[in-house]
Amino acid sequence: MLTHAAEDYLKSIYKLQEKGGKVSTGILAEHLEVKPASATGMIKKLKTMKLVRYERYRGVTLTAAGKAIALEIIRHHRLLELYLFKALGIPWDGVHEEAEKLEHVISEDVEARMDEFLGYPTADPHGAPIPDKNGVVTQTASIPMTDLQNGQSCVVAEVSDNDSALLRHLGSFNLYPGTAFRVIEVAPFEGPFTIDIAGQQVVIGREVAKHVFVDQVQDPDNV
Amino acid sequence: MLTHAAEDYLKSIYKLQEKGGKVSTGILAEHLEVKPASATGMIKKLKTMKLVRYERYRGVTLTAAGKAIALEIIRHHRLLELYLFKALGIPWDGVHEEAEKLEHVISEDVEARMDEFLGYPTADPHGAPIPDKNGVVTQTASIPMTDLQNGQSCVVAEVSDNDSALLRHLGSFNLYPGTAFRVIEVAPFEGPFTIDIAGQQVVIGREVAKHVFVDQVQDPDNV
DNA sequence: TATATAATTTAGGCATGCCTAAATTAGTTT
DNA sequence: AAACTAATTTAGGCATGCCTAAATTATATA
Repeated sequence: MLTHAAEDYLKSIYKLQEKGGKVSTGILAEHLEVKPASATGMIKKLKTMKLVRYERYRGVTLTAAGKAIALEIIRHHRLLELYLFKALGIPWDGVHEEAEKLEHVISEDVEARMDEFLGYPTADPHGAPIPDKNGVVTQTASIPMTDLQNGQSCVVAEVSDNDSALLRHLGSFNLYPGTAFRVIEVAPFEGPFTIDIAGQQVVIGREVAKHVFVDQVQDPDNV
Repeated sequence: MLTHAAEDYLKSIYKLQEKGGKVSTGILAEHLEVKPASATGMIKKLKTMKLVRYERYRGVTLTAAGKAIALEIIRHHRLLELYLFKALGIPWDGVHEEAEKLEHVISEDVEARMDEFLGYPTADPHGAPIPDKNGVVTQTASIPMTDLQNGQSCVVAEVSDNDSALLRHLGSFNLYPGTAFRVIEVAPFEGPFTIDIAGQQVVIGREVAKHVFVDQVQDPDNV
């Protein structure tokens, strides 16, 4: 069995690989809130376990085995988030932190039963996809809210899950995954977004909008 | 915050204190499946934290602070067992092991919500009392099944929770806490017990009976 | 009371995983 | 191409918590 730390490293490498591409020691260390020297050490250990590929000064890549473990942990995490949210009513800005601790510790049996209870869901409370038992991720093609134009309508697909204050802020506007809204106006010069959610007019700052991803974009139909 | 290991030590010390009285390094080590030398080391650490009293070669005792932490962990453990059993349907012979890992990791918030979901229960699936938020334990006065005489009726109050095979065995007879049964015959010379559970006649070995504790004992009323 | 036995403690070692500080390598600039 | 800067790695240290082996203390027995 792997240590929790090793699992965290694999998870971070996976996520960084998804976003950026090349995963350097420094980026990885920053993501894990650890010093680069510590990351180097763990990377070497993971290499001996054949969970990553690694050449010094060249960055890390997950092997198939490493990716499988990363996806398993991510599945634990996201199922837990949704379970805590739906079954226990933990607010969505708290489930991430909670799941972070539990993900390393739940058995496959508990996971399977949560999965069943939830009806085999495909997304967590923040809209992130839940990998299935075989590690297959069904990605939805979403775009950042900051790409929207005046008048366009859309549905929230996903929001960043790791900033509790941001989530509370979004929650106060009902900006949950699945919520539809329409852009009333994008202020010029990188300004804020004024949007219409269920009749309510709301202003969303640009920095906040960067963390919101949307789906089902439609141009204004009053043309 | 305490480490998981320290919490486990406090929990074990509490349990041994309840049963036997004096808690020696050796007994503690055995209970934790650790070598005595390791126990000595941790005991010293707990002493510097003022969680235990300790004089070398004299055994350990919990301070008020140490007891409070032990009870908190035990509360986590037992609430988790009951939650896993009732909310997720994990079989009662599996919940102990699962809770053992989770107890160190759940937040007070999650605990409070499980408590609410369960309706503020006072006993876990094995009949062990769940301490309340303030660490108050409501002990029920039960006696070992091996003290029963021919013809006596009673209700199962509690069973040992740490032997999975034993629990499956008891479960196959429906010998859960709350189940009533009547002793048909106690075989002489430390022999097995023949009992009547809901009309079914069942033979329970002495070694098994030692792990079953009963309540509400009544003498035969056909006198 | 002296001694044998059993329990406990001390000493020293190992693995994990973090850190800081110094050395090395890569990449960029002149 | 040399030199500078930034990233990375190596070296050495620390805390946790386990272990074995040896020394010590307590206790029971003769």
